[in-house]
Amino acid sequence: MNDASAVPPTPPRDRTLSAPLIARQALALADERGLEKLTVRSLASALGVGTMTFYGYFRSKEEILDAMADEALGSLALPEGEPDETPRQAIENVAQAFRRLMVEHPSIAQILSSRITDSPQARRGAMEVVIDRLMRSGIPGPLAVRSYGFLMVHALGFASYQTPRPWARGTSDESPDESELRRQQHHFYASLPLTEFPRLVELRDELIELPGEAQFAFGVACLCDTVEATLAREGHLDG
Amino acid sequence: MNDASAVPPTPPRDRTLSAPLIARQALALADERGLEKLTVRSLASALGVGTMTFYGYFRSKEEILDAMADEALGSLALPEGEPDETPRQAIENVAQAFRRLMVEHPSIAQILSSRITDSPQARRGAMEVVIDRLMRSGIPGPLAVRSYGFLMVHALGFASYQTPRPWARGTSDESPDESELRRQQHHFYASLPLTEFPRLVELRDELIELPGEAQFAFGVACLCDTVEATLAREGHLDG
DNA sequence: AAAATGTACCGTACAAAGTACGGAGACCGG
DNA sequence: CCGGTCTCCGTACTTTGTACGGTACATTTT
Repeated sequence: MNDASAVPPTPPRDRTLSAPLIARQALALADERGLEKLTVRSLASALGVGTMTFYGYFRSKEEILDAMADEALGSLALPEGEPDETPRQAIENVAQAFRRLMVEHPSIAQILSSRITDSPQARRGAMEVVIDRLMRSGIPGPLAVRSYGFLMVHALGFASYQTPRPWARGTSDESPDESELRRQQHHFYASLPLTEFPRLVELRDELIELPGEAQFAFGVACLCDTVEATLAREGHLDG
Repeated sequence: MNDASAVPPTPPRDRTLSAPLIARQALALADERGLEKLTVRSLASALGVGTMTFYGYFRSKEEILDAMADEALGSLALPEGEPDETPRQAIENVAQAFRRLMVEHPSIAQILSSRITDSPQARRGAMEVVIDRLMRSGIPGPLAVRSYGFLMVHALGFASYQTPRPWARGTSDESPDESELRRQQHHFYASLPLTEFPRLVELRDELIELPGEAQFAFGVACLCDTVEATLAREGHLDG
């Protein structure tokens, strides 16, 4: 028999490659190891193909990043809700979906922030679904658009602000040594010069909680309050 | 006389360089031509020094980016306000300062989004000033921290979302061919398949305005509403 | 004043990453 | 059996960050 080293350089000829598949793998790689570790070569080796293979599907690495953003936006999953959803419920569901998106794909915040990203495809789809959901809950169109923009910006900004990116983390799906990090932060704020930063020292317990989920929820609640107040003020008493 | 080409490669020996100066120049370059055009070499030629000069001031390009973020945050300028500022006024002033920061330094949104950026220096200073300003207007500490987080996230997310980055623009300090861009967007939304994106087509006029300043103001107003409502509910009737 | 030492700067070179170019194998219709 | 096409990719060039060591001026020492 011929030896294994003579295996042809064209292993299965699977036609197993496709643009969405490449984008999905790239997204997984970036989410796992960090966007800066996503190189054309690392992606190639992860897929078991040659370096230049992608240029048959994309014109540049930038286009791969666009496809990744598209892929992620396309995976936006709104939780099912009853048909008689209140505006607050609709907003909170959308917000949760955005938040989950950013948590599951830590790299897309960076991708969206670093590019013009006019990937129209899935982005428009998500837009349509979200705005439709908000409007069905009773929010009028213009306000639904504002709310969409608010939630998108809030989720993106929140994810961008402190990207904790625990690459090389260990065990659970939740933050691993959260308490250790809190301890460090606590120590940091406590050691600030009291005369120079009196407020920061005074409020260190709150500041430590700043990057937590409660901060995200606070922003969402602000939107809910305003939307509800607007609806009440305009006297949409349907019922 | 000796010819000009014999000018030594050490022109003035000015001792004109310093870390903040490098950071400022880098920030200016990035804001002007785009962060991706900011290379060590381009920065060197802009400063008229050699490529490796920076490594006497910073350990890596990353550190230069950190210094740029620090520089920008340090330039945060809160408009002066009377001592009897209302919470709404304080919030709006802070929001305006953040917004101006992102407009004047389009690159820092990208910098903050792409890095862990634990630049403690100026960042903490801005934090202290902002939180102090909010508290002086009557907002209690914990709510002031929440508001700071909200505004930072909102400004950062808003700047990140659609970075119009008109590099290579021409004349005025305002957007040059704003109307042309609007026309394109209008055409885009109008040409969407009506059956697939009915909401987007229906709301195209509002969607075109999505990246405008009114969207930013909407988010700020949401925060103001919630803060005022909270203060009223807790009955802080000081007067 | 001349030599030694330190400081600030930078020329060269190498590694990593994006990608242009052209080629190589597999499959297909004749 | 023979080109044609499709898919994949090996090689090499360019750009970027940066390690290493050198060079020139200033200050100190003798």
